[in-house]
Amino acid sequence: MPYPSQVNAETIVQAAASLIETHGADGVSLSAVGAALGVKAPSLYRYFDNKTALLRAVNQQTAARLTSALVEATEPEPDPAAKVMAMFRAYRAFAHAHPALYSLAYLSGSPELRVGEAVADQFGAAMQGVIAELVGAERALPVLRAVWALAHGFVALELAGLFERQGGAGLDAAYDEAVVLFVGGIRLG
Amino acid sequence: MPYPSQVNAETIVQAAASLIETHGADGVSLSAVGAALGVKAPSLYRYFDNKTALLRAVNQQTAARLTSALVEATEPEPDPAAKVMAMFRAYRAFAHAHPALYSLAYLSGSPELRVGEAVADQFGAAMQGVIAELVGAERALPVLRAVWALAHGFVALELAGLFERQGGAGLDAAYDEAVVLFVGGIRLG
DNA sequence: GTCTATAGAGCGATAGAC
DNA sequence: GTCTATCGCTCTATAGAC
Repeated sequence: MPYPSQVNAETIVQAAASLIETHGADGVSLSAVGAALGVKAPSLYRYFDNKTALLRAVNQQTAARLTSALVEATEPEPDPAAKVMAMFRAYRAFAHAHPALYSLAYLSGSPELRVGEAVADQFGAAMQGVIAELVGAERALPVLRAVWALAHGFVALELAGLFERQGGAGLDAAYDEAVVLFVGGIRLG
Repeated sequence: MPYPSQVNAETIVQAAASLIETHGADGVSLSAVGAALGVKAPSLYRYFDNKTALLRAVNQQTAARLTSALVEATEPEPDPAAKVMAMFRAYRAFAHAHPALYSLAYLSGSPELRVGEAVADQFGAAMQGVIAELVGAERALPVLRAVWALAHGFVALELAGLFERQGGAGLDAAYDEAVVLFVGGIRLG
């Protein structure tokens, strides 16, 4: 952390994100973020109006990262069913890789941290195309919601530790199995 | 709030639960809970070691309430498929009726608030029987997980407001549709 | 069994010097 | 652009009087 401290909005978001990943969302105070950058808390107010604005920016970044991870995962796959399967896997992989960031963006119901466009539109637009290839454009929206619900629900219960009591092992297989069950249902409908 | 204040563990849990329902989980301080009972914060320490213990008790109650709501909903239904459908609907109805309590118990990943037996075992045992009637005992566990994931995921995304951007209307129908898709998949498997 | 008083800590945010 | 200093607030938890 050298002297011309080179602090800007981007590095602050980055530092906050790292802190959230390592110490959880509750461990993020402005002074902690500042300390990670070699700077005191009040300095951050030059770049963000308040803490909420900073966390919103973090969520925006998380949503963008998740979306591009999904796009990257689905793109190389040849057929629609494989794309959907790849999307499911990439979704869970992202949540496992960044559980605290994922939770902050998608699990906290707090309205002030919500970033509508980034979280829902961006994500929805990218994925709806993939779904439409499988089930047709007119059924894409409800199926997208169902797909999202299944993936999010599985991951959220996992992260909350609620699957552990029934034997935590074999969750990878259980996830794939749930997806296969579901994709079977989709094709029927 | 009469004078022989009649405070005990049960009334404290009750007051905390009400407070959570009306003001959200963050609005629960010990002094607020005390105030709701006509008592000061330090008095509560006669009944709970600390705040965490109180919240754990609240979660335990929430889990018990959810479980019995599901049992009550499924019992009158005649065939297995109808039972599962009723279970799905009751699950969502409970989360809608008590969103903040539901979130605290099932959405917060906080390990210290976890009540393993009550949340997972109690719930799992009650529901696994219903599922087993539909798909057989040996497939009951993975299917239960998938069912739970779908219901929880849909409800969680709803509560987080993430479905609103795509048109919040019609979520009742969307949920039923997702369930039907899924139950179709279950029967195939 | 409930109270007052208080310790002790952490936080977000602002004012103003440099 | 970053600092020091500080305000003001909230909260958990304890000690000890009543």
